[in-house]
Amino acid sequence: MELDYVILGFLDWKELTGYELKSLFSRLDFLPWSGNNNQIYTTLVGLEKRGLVEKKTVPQEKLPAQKRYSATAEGRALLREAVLGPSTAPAQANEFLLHLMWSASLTEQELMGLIDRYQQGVVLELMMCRERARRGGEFEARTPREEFLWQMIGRNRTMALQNELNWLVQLRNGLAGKEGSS
Amino acid sequence: MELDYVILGFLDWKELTGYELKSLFSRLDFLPWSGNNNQIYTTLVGLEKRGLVEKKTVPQEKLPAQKRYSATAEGRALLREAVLGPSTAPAQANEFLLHLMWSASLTEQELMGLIDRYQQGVVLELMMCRERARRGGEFEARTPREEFLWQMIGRNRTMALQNELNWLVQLRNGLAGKEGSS
DNA sequence: TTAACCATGTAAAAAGTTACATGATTGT
DNA sequence: ACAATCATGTAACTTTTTACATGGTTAA
Repeated sequence: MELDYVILGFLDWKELTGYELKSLFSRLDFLPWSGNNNQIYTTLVGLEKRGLVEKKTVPQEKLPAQKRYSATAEGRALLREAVLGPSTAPAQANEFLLHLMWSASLTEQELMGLIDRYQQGVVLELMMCRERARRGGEFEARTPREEFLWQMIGRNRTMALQNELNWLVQLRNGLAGKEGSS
Repeated sequence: MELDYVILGFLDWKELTGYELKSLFSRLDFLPWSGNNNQIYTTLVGLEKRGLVEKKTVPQEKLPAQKRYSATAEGRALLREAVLGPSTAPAQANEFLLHLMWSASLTEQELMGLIDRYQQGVVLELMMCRERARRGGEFEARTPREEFLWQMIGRNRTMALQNELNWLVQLRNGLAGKEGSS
């Protein structure tokens, strides 16, 4: 139900093929989807059946024909409704917190190792985020407002990761205070 | 694969029934699972078959018999391995960002309404988080270190929500700067 | 009497992932 | 020769959710 709208949004933005959608998906980090073929191609067929997108088949000499999709007026109307409608609360799935939760049997060293590894991962991702932000839009926005919003969407992730690092500092400080040994 | 370990962790912490696990699940907000019966009861059966947990059936007069599960030594060993093992990167699923992404067709008022509603949701959840933290542990920790860690796990969510509010301020400021009208 | 809590479970459907299948082109 | 990019799709599987099924107790 939700993936439909994401794809619809992309197809309203730009005329795209399933293949292009797939690579766009992998670049958006606030999308929890893997962007697998099965979902993308079947969703496109479904959207077309419902009259929300239209297909233009572009034959190519040696490669299989491209099927370029774009949103119809009905599609755009439905997208608008969905965007105005309610969104579920932001959910985070943080496996590290689960590990931390059940880390009772770990030694101090093991616990520190766990935290170190997690922090390294967060730092790495933060760097990738910043790199992506620096390179800027492979996504060209249609209006200045949209451009700003898309920047802020990227910034949301960056700030979340930076916040996670701040939390890690507090975590370390607290642990060092508790059992300062070694 | 992952749910097994969460349940195993709970059953190492305390002897629990499926019903109790279900209500615990709903209280942990960094768990993306709904805590539905199907998963819980079938996982418990699976864990028992693998010898990772053991069952104690407690008959009751009028209610169906309780099946109280707890982790075995093998279960505890496996849990330890899992906790020490790698965890996937933290993922966030934020539907609001998707709405924002495709908000091109919205008027300024509509966009502001969207942001307002999201902010209200975040504020509400932040209050609930703080309330939960204030009431403290319905989860009694086994050691001082565990207690600190569990506090920090709660604090992770609180900080994330506070961070989201900070981001919203920047979002509003940016929008006000761009198209200051009305 | 209506709802919430206690307590177990199953069935069916939806959502999502991984791997397979084809096949040309371009760069290393 | 090998991998990556382009370009489509399908099959099998796993995961997760929703709804069903039963039935007693307690409080508004």
